[in-house]
Amino acid sequence: MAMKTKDRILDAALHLFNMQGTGAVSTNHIAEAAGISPGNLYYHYRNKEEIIRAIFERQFAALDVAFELPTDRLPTLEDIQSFVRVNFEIMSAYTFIYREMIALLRQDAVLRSRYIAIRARGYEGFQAIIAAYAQSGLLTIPIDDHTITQLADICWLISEFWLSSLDISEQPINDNQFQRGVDLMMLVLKPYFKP
Amino acid sequence: MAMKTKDRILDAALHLFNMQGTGAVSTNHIAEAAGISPGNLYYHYRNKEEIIRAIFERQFAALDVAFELPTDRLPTLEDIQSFVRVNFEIMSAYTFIYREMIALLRQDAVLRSRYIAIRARGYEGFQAIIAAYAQSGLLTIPIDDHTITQLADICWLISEFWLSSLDISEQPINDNQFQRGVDLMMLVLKPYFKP
DNA sequence: GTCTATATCGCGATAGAC
DNA sequence: GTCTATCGCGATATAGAC
Repeated sequence: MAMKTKDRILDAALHLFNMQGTGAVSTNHIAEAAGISPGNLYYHYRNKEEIIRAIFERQFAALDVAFELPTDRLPTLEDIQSFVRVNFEIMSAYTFIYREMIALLRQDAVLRSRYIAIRARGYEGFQAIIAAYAQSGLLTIPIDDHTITQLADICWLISEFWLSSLDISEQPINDNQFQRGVDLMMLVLKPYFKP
Repeated sequence: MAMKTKDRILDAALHLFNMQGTGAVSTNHIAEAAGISPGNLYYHYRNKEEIIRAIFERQFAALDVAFELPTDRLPTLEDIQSFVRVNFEIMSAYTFIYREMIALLRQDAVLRSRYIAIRARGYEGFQAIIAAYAQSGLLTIPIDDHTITQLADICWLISEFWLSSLDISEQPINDNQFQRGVDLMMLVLKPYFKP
């Protein structure tokens, strides 16, 4: 069976948003790209804001899975690396989100609180991993709670904004660049962790 | 003598953009806030894009000064810190810029190339400072060129996106928060530099 | 569910008087 | 330099037929 219209609208919207930004794309454009009439689009979604929210929710669902940590053992540095890499992969499918995120969150309180919750899970992931290391004596330098928080802050900053930084300087977004971001994070952590 | 109309338009636009975002603010709104007619606004600026460019140029001029390094002596860690703090101060007067930057730069190639040039100066500032340390033997660990570049990458990431990160989590933007950003940067550099 | 037709609105931009 | 008046356009959203 063919894909539901409701989903095709989202696919079309995501594609257009990624290429032109949410501001330049109207509901008429989305309807046309989805191969339906403007009126039909409004049967499925109240307005553009709701379409944006639905796309965010798609990404949230993907991130929520990516932010899972192993529960049966202590996380390792490799876990951090794949954690970040998957995060980058998901983000790169939704480029319009990181390009306009702050502005979009400001305009939609529902979206903002949803994002802040998802974000907290990712941040706490970093904190948990670093804290786990600190407790297991795998450190070259002992670190206090404040330093753990700071290291998690930097890790989060890299995972949230590294792709933005590349985008601004017009660099392509690919596996190589993902690795560069991962390497930056490892450089920050390296002085504290045993190899 | 009272301020020129051309400047009052920019002041009004900056204020509205910071509060509501460029998308929600029309030229009519700007004219009203500036206390002039819509027609008069178009006498001074071709369109909204040109107003946005003019505001960017204001910020560029301020950043360009902030990115000056001492030429009569080697830069110090204190130089880095004030460098970043001033950067934060300037950015915080133009919040709409960092909120929408990536999207705005994508829509305006003129703006993008201007920004990339200014940005390069800031980045090279970090690189120069770190390299100066590396050459003067003030390091606890020797570092190669690649590491210098990576450290500069991280420093730049913090200085460019730390305020964005605060904004997303709805934290106030003030001196204390500026200092937190500076502290993060120092944490990254600390393992390599002698106290 | 999907279409066509349409109402309403506000934006960007210009013309022309002063 | 500044104003008023206005045109043309496209966007959002709804009504009603199929």
